[in-house]
Amino acid sequence: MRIIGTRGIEAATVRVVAAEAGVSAGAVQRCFASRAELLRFVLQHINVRFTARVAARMARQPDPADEAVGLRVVIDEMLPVDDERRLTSAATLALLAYSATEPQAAEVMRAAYTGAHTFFRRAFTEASAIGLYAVISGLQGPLIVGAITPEQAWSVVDAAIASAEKR
Amino acid sequence: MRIIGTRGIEAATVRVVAAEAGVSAGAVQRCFASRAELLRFVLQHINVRFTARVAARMARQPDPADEAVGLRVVIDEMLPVDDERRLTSAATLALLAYSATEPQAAEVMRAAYTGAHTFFRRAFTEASAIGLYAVISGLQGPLIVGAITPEQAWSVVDAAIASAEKR
DNA sequence: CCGTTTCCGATACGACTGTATCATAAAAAC
DNA sequence: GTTTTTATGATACAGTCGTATCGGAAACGG
Repeated sequence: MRIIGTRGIEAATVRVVAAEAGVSAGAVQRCFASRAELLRFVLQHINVRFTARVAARMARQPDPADEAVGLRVVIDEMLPVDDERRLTSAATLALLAYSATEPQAAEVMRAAYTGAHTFFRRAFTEASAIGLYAVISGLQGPLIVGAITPEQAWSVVDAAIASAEKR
Repeated sequence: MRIIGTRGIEAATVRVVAAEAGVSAGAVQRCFASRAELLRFVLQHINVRFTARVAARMARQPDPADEAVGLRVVIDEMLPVDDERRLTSAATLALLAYSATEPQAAEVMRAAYTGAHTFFRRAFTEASAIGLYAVISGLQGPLIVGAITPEQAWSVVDAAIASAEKR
């Protein structure tokens, strides 16, 4: 994930990953039968890592059941505003592009999308849930390349939340 | 663009591109000093091709000055609902991810974003323009991997347009 | 304590990468 | 018609790719 986020998916070779992990290439080969499997694992790992981060942050909130703050935690965790989140955003973008041409990875990605949609549907209608998630995803690109500022992104998000149809 | 959209950016090597173009690898080398330059050109080419397609379609409209239909033409051209647009969407996604780790490509991408934002700002406020474009961009991912249907995407877009702040 | 299984690092292999070089074919200039 | 560019295809090179193979270290079960 670190390699993909900082140097791109093309740099995520078996040898480079092994070196980053401080093991030999053979060890990586035993864990993953192929590079494609490794990349799929990274994709899945980013998802579980993301939900874990969200859950941890929500547990620290005064009222963990409050859906309004939960929503903001999820969004805040998705916007690439610091190095940590910028890295995972870049990696997610790379793996989404990868999924566009790799059916097996697309399957994992599709599951992640539907999972996110159902989460947002706890508080919003279907169209609003998909729309809200689309806004946040769609802000990652311009944020990463510096076309908009985090302040602009948050004002967009605020407007999107305000006009979303609650259920 | 065809190669990136169908087989991924990793398959876009000098030799493969040359073969697809029906020329030798040397010819590609003379046109582009490096592979990075070639990829940047593709990124820029997708942008000019996109605006040309939009302009052509708007010229065919009964009232080319109507901003409402213009908006829908732009959006329709961005959503990957057929093979042609799915290809450019996949290529755009790949090049966006590429831009996340390549500063020179990020510059091109940033210019494309600000161009799109100023276009949308002809009819909407800044926050709504950025938000609307984010929604459309953010729908490309779930559409490509099949997490949502084109009908769902359009209903989301309709809601986003309806709640966008016109200027 | 030894046999067995699991794991790891190293090496090997063929294929492919980006890029440099160079002879020749086509075109342009004069 | 000849000379000077320009464009092109072919080849060469060093490096990296993914993957397969294999000897020995570590962990484990008895």
